[in-house]
Amino acid sequence: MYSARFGEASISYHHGNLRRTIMDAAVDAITETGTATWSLRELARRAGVSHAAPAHHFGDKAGLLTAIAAEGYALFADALAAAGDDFLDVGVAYVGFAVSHRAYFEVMFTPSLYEPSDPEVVAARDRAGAILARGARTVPRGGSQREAGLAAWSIAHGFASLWLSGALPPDLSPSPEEAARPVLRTLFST
Amino acid sequence: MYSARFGEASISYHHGNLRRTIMDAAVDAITETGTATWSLRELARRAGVSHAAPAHHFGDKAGLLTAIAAEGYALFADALAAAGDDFLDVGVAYVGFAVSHRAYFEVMFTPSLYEPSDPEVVAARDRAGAILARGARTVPRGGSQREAGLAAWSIAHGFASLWLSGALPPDLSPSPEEAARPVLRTLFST
DNA sequence: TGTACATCAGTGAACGCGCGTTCACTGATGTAC
DNA sequence: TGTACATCAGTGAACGCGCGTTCACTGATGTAC
Repeated sequence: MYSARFGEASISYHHGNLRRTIMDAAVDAITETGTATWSLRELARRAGVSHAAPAHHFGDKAGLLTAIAAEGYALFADALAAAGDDFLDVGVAYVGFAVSHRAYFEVMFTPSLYEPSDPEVVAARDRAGAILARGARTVPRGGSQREAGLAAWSIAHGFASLWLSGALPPDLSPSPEEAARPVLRTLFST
Repeated sequence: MYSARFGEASISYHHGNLRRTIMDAAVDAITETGTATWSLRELARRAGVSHAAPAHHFGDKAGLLTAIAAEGYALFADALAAAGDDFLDVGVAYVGFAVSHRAYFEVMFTPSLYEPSDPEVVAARDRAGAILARGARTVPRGGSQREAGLAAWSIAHGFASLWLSGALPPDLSPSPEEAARPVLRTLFST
């Protein structure tokens, strides 16, 4: 935006990037107070546009949350892929993503909020699932590969969820990744 | 209630058991549509009382959810205690409780919904935590006892959360307990 | 056993508020010629 | 380079609705005497 480039308040009638701005406002609102306690009108207020503007891009709340879920799964798959092939690293990245992107994470795993069969959501979610399954191959197993994969997923997801809900003891490492690593390592306790 | 004993609709001015009835209506509503999509007025409608009645007992939504969390943790502790001392059984009971009492479970682990420092909540939660920690002593450990305990908690909580969110593959056993057991057993894969 | 009274659970009308949705509009942008 | 026109993103007033809260009230119950 020309005006933005000079640090002025935007005076353009057309925002130019409203879709992105609304999504960011939604993520901020969800991070602050959860998935339920905001309205489209509040997001419009945060974004500095008229209250009817968000509907232009997303239709309704479910449409907006579907876009957030799709973007969240894509970011999630990127984060897991960047961690490598070893489950310890992938699991730590799983926890790290959940904590650093808690709004995306909470939306992603609350499919009643959005349209989980949306093609973009399905594609990104499948990509993340494949990376996770690949990492789980490094977990030693008593039973089947599938059970080892579910165990790896469960322990990473469980640690992340407990961390986000504030249920874990307060004297753990303040870094969720550091705190998670020795816990995840228990799966390898041969 | 005299009238209820004869199967008639209650015609008493005083309900007699409204606190219990409102809590049950809230649990039903949460089970059906989640923790956010209902109002006190809707619960009053479900319970067949005037819309101002719930406030008499709970003050507001947070007060009602605090009562639900406290009751939920008490039921949870009972369920874990009944499972015995072995982590496999306690973990399976953990998953079973989450699925059969999903409304309670979701409220309990979303402390932003209620008053987590409420004395009744704290007492019941501590009781559940102690039973879980006792069960975790049977988990073989490479690292510390504490890490083994967190791993046990994480894997049970993660499996339960993934089951509730519908994220797990559809061809698992339809019984969450049966599906969970071999996954939890991975922690023992020496 | 009967009467009077205090208590309090539940009622229902009223209020102001923020919500989603609709719709005729405004004005910026891109394209055809 | 200039003009005309189509497109469409965003506006803002208006609507009806369900919400939480308040408050004077009703009527059932329990207790004192």
